[in-house]
Amino acid sequence: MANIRDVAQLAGVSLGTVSNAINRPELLASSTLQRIQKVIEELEFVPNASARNLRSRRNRVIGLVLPDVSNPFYTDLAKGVNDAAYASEYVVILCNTDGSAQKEVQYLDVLARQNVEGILITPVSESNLTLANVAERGIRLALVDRFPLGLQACSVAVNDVYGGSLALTHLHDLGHRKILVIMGKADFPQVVDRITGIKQAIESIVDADAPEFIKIHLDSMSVKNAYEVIRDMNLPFDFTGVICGNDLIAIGVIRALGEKNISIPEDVSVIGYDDIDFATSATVPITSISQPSYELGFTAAELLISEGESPEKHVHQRIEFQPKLVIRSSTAEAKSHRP
Amino acid sequence: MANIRDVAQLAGVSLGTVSNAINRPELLASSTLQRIQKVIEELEFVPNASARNLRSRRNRVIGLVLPDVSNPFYTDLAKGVNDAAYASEYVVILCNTDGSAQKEVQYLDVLARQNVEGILITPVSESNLTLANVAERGIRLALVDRFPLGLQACSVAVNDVYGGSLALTHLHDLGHRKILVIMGKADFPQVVDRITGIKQAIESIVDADAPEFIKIHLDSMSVKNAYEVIRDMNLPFDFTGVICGNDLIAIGVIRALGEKNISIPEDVSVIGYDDIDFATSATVPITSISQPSYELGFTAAELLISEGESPEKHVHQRIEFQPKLVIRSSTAEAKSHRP
DNA sequence: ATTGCTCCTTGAATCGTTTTAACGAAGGTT
DNA sequence: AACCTTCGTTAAAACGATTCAAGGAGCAAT
Repeated sequence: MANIRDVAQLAGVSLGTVSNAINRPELLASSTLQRIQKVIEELEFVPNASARNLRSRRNRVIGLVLPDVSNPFYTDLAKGVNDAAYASEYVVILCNTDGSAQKEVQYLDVLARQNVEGILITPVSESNLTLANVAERGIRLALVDRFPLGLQACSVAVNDVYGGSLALTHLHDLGHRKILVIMGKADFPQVVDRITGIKQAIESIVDADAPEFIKIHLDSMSVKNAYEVIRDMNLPFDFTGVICGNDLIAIGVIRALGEKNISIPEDVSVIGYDDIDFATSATVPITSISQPSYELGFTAAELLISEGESPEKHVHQRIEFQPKLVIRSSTAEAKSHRP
Repeated sequence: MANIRDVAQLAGVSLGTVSNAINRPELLASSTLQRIQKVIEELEFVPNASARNLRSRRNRVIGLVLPDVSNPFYTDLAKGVNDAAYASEYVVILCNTDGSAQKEVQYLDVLARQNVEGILITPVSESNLTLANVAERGIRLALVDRFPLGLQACSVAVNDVYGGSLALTHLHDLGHRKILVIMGKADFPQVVDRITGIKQAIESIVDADAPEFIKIHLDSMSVKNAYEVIRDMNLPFDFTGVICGNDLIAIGVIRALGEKNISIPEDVSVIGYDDIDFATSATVPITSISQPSYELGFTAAELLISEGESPEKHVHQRIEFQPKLVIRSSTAEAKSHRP
C-alpha cells in the first residue's frame, strides 16, 4: 500500500504539499495539484484513516444506538440516518440494544472506545447517567425520538403525548368506552408519554362519557410477545377497543384475538402506532398513529453532523414532529353505537 | 482526556508498561498491574482508538454492505452479523446500497478509506471487479447470501437453485400449470439462481405435465413496486400460480390481485421467498421459502472475524444452508385439479 | 536597489499508541 | 565467584497522516 510519502516522492514535492492537495487543494498551484493527483491515481493511494484521525481528531464516524432494528420503524429511521451521514461522507456504526439498559451501556462504551465523533441514540430509559458520562468524554450526542431531560444535546422527536391522545380520541369518537392499552416497558420514555396523552384525552372528556381503560406492559414490543400474552390471558374485561404501543403489538394482538374468534373491527377495534409499511398489508389493515421515521433519523443525523462541522456557532436544537392518525380497517364504530 | 502517558506518570512506570497492562497483562508483576489498573480507573482513561489502530493495523471494525435494509430478511441478517461482531468486540458499519451497483462501489470505497478490517457483502451483481479491487487493498472479504466466483473469500449462502425448484415443485404438486414468475433485477445473483432452479424443476417433470411460465423482472424488490406493476398490467395470460422473488413482492402482488377481485388462494396461488416474520401476519398468510437469515449473517461474521484473528491458519470456507418450504394460506390446489 | 506583498511550498513537530530489542535485578547452577 | 536464566520493565522507534510557522520566488511599488 502506498502512503503519502511515496506520493510526495514520486510527484517531487514535500509530504505536506500532498496533504494540502488532498485537504485544501485551493492552496496549491494548479500545475502542482494536477501532478499530485495524477500520482495519487497512479499509485491508488488511499489516505490512512487512523493516521488522519489521530492527528486531526476527527473520524467521520457516528454511532447509532437503537432499541430494536427488527422494528421497521427503527429501520426506516436508521435509513434516514445513513442517508444523511452518507451525504456528508460520514459512516454509521449501528448498535442494537434489544431494549436492554445494560446492552445500551456496553455499546456506549464500545462507541467511546472507537472514538466516534457523535452518537445518535434512542435511550431505553429516562435515566441518563451514562449519557452524561459520554458527553463528558467529549462525544457529541443527539437524541432521536426522545427529548433530553437536563442534558445538553440536540433532539428530534415526535409529540408522543399528542399521539396518545390522538389514539384515544379516535376510539372515543367511535363510541368505545372500555379500552385495553397494551404497551412496552413502563419506563420506556415513549410509553410514558403515550399513556400521559391517553390520560389527558380522557380528562378532557365530560365525565359521564369518559372511557375507562386497563394497562398492560409487555417486556418487549414484538409481535410474538404481544401474541403470546393476549393468547394466554383471561381477557380482563369487556373492552371494545385496544390501543397498542406499536404496530408490531397490534399485529400480535389481532392474531391472538382472531384465534379467540373475536373479529376485528366488528367486535373489537385495534389501533397501532408508528404506521409501518406492513400496517397496510396486515391481516386486517391497521389503523395507526403515523410518525415520520425517516425524517426523524435524517434530521437528527444532520444536526449532529453540523454540530461537528462548526461547534463554535452551534446551538442545540429541539425539533418536534407531530404524529398523524391514519385510519384503516382495524377500527370501526363500537357495537353499542351502531343503529 | 487522559492519555497513556498520564497514566504512566501517575503510576510511576514507563508508558510501555501501561500498554502491556492493557494488552498483555500476563507479562506484568501483579502488583504493578493492580497499581496501573487503579490509575486507569481513576483517570477514566480510554485508549485512543486511532493511535492504536495506526500502530497495530487493527481496528475491530467491519463493514456490512446490503442491498435493502428495509427488507426484514436483511435486517435479521444484519442482526446476526451484529451479534457475532459484538461477541468478539467488533463493531459494524452498515451500508445500504438500495440495490444500486454504483452506490455499492462508493460504499466499498468509503469502507476502504475507513480502513475496516473486513467487509461482509451481498453484492448486487455478478461482476466482482470492485470486490477484487478491495481484496487487493488487503481488506478481507466474506460473501453473504452469495457464493464467490473466482474470488478468494469465505462465503455463506443458501442454495437458491434448490429454493427455486422447491417453489415450482410445490405449485406443480398443487396442479398449477401456468405460472407467473416475478423477480428483481435480472442480474441479481439470487434471481439468476432461483430462476435456474425453477427451470431445472420444470425439466425434471415429464413433458406432458410440465408447467409453462412467464417472467417479470422488477427494478426493486419492494411491496410498492410489485403492487404498482401488477396493478397497471394487463395480466399476461391465465396463470394460476405466482412465484415471487421475495415476500415483499408477494405482499404487493396479493394486494394488487385483491383489487382486481382475484382471490388468493382460490383463484391464484402465490408463493413468496425468505419467510420473513410478516409473512405469517399478512392479509393472506404467505406460503414461502424459508432461509436462515440470522444464522447466515452470524456465521459469515464469525468466519470473517476468525480469519482476522489468525490469518495464517485460515482457510476459506464455503458454507451452504438449505432453504425450506413453509406452507401457509396463500397457496392451494389449482381449480382444474379440484373435484 | 530595496522593501513589501502575495502566493506556494517546505520542514519539523505532533497526535497517542504498540512493539521490540535491550537492560537490570534476582535467583539458581556450576 | 563467575555465569546463565528468568522475569519485569524501559527507552526509543515506528505507524502515517495533519498542521503551522517559516522560507523562497516572483512581482509591484517606492
